[in-house]
Amino acid sequence: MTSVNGLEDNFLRGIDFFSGLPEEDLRVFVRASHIRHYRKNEHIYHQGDESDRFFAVMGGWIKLYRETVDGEEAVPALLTTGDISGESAILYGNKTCVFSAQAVEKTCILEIRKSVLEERANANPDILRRIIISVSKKMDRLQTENEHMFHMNTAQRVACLLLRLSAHMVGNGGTFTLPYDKSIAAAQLGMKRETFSRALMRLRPMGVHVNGSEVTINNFGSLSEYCCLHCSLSAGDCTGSRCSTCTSQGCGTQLLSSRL
Amino acid sequence: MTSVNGLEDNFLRGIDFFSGLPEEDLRVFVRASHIRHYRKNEHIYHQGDESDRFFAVMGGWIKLYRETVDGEEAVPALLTTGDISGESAILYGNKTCVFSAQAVEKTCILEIRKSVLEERANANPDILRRIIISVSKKMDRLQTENEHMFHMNTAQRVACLLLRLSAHMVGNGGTFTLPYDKSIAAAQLGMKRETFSRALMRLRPMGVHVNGSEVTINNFGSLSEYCCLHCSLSAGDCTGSRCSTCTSQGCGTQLLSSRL
DNA sequence: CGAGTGGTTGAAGAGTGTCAAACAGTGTGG
DNA sequence: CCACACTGTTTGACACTCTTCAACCACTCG
Repeated sequence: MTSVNGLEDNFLRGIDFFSGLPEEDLRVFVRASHIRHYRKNEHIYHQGDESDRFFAVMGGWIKLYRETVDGEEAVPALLTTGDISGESAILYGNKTCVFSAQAVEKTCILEIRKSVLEERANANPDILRRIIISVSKKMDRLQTENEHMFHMNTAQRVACLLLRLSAHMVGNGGTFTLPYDKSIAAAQLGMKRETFSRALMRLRPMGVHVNGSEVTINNFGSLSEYCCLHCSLSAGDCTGSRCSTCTSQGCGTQLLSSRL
Repeated sequence: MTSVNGLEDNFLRGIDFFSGLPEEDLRVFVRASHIRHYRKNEHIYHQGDESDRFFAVMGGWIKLYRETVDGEEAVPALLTTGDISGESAILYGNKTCVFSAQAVEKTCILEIRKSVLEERANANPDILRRIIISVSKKMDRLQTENEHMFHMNTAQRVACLLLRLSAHMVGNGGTFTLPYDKSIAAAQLGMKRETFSRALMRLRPMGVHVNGSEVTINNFGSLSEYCCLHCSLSAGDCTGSRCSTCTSQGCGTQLLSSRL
């Protein structure tokens, strides 16, 4: 591999969707890659645009959103480094984007034309399997979001988000920076700005302290107990859960036995 | 095809997922089919069971649901004749069912072992494409449900459901029978029984009259205007919409122009 | 007839959304 | 340097929706 495309090559190999593909496929994808930069608030595409490419996020945050006729906005997903989007629409009938995609901060993506993915999928059906896995994971995530709207109050949903955003942190507690505006976090969770702000206040007794975009969680475990008990995911299926009384095994079996 | 499997054969050919597949594939699937009958309230499988088969509904209604530790239930989908389930878990990593499936009335399904689908998908990658299409459609549906929870009140969500349940009817209005209990409809829409009942009352001024499980809608068009304006789907993407001021083209363009 | 199931109704309360105002931080121009 | 505008956020008061809990009703089945 020439150094010209070294960046693309390294990046793609690090993403689940591409990792482990045959060298031939990787070479084609790397050669078809276009790296694009977007400023804050810039749009990557608009709802209704032709869906002729898919992309992977190399850095920054992207908001996918959809608008209703009366101007309300829904945010089905926020994408960041390593996430991919558009992989299913590629082979699926719909030729137009069902969402808009907007950079919520300085963002860099790697994009590949639809036709390249199609051609490679024809040559190597394993790519189709990877698409199924990717879409299924997104579906599970969406399903969980749905349940949260139904069973959890705003404070619990905010707690859940904070735990997922701090999933990489080690230790019992700590401080981290919100990676995007609170308004966007609120929209992602299906609530208003004001409600999000008040929900953060309500988490203070649970050991959550907020100063601007700096969030301190005293104890991940106890915050998990506050919200994860109302979620049907077993701890092993959730990146955010640190629930000690609700381990992967514990949750599952508890659920099974309580069902009857 | 022998008459022994004529039923399976005819049924499978009528379903999108199988329709148009090569004869060889269809023969294999028909031969691997098992028709099973379930009584009302009987379970087809439980959350956590091994996911080793997928099925298509031949008749009746099936409730997919998930329970949280504290006993709350979420209903991600109700399946009926022609719907399929389990097609993605087949090739996807998870070996256990993430939902429970229960017949909400006398139900008949056609089930096929996971290994058969895998073997056929290896021989004919077009099957993988069909799985992607199927999962993507479910994802869109779920996404729409999510938005409805956020943007529409209970009466509007109930109106949307009634329109979808009566989508097959011709004419400006008419009477039909709810295919399952109101409690189940309520759970499907993420609301309580009592709220569903009151929402139906609130629809009376919109020309909706209910007597037991008999529902009369005076005018599909005006009911559509009451709810579909708060939905981001264009009319062409929704089976229920009969909105005259909001045609497929109208909605889309309105949305695009109002975005800026 | 009584029990069981599914559905409706009423009163009360918690939780969110709405609207308006104020605030903090940042950049900009004079 | 200050004044100013601008954006993102917080706070308060209030209205409204939905849930909760309880009672009651309609219907079916034994």
